[in-house]
Amino acid sequence: MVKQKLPHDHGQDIERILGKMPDEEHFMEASAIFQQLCDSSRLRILWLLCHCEECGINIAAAVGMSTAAVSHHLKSLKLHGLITSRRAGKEVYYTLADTEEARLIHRMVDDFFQMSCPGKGLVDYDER
Amino acid sequence: MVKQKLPHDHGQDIERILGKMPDEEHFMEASAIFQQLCDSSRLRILWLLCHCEECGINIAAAVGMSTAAVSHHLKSLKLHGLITSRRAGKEVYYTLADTEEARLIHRMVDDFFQMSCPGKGLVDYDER
DNA sequence: ATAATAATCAAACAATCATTTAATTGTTTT
DNA sequence: AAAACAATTAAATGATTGTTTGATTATTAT
Repeated sequence: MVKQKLPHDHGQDIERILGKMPDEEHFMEASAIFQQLCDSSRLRILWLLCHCEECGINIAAAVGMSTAAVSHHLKSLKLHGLITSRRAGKEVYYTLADTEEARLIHRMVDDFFQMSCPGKGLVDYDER
Repeated sequence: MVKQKLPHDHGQDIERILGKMPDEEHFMEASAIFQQLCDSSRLRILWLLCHCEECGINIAAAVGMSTAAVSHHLKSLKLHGLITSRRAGKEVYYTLADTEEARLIHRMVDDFFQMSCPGKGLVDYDER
C-alpha cells in the first residue's frame, strides 16, 4: 500500500512485504472481530455458545451476570455475525453462527485455551 | 465453575460443558491478548512485525502514523510479550517475539486474512 | 561540546465501552 | 384481562483507550 521509500533502508525486502500487506479496510474488519473477543465477559459468553445453544437467563446464570449486561453482549456478538438467535416461546436461544468466520473464531479460541490451560477449554465432541 | 443448577433445564448436557469451561483467570489472559489485536493500527504494526524486523521510524512511515503513537503501541505489544526489541545505535529494532504464544497469534492473524482477503496477507516464506 | 536523529514519556483530550438501573416489549400462564 | 416470566432498551455512569502535543532521554555525527 505504502509505495514511497521508507526513511531508512536496512537492506531488507520490505517493499515486497508491504505489497503483501492487507488493505486498511481488511485490517478494520479483522480488528472489529478481535474486538468481540477482547472483553473477558463477552469471551466467556461466546465460548459457551461455541459449545451449546442456550437461552438468555441460563447464559446470564452461567457467567454470573445480569440479563441486561448479557443482552448487551449478545446483541453485539449477533451484530458482528458471530452468533444467531431463535425465539421459542418466552425464551430466545443463542448459539454460534453457522459461518466460516464463526468457526474460525471458535478454532482460534480453542487453540488459545489449549495452549494456556491444556485440559480445560476443549469440549469432547468438538469437531476438529 | 458454576455448580448450582441453572434457572432452566433444557435437557442439554450443560453441566458437563460448564465443567470444561476455562477459569475466569484464563479468560482474562486470553481477552488481554485479543485486546492487542482489536485496534486496526496496532494490528497493522503487529502484522508488519510478523514478517520483518524494523526500526521505529520505518514502522511509523509504513503505517502512516506519528512516532509517538507508534511507540505507544510498541510498548503495549512488548508489555504483553508479543514483540521484542533490540537497540542498534540510534535505532531500536522490533520484531515478533520468539514464543509459542506469539507464533499462535501470527498464525491466527494469517488465517483470518487468508479467509477475508485471500491472496493478500500471506508473505511467501511464511513458515506454516 | 553542539547539533541532529531516534525513541520515549507525560499530560491532556475526545471517544469508546461495559455495566447498572429502571422502564418497556413480547410471550405464556392463570 | 391480569400476572408472571424472558428479553430488550434507554439513559447514565465510571473507566479505559488511542492519539496529539510538547518535552525529555539516548545515541551518533559534526
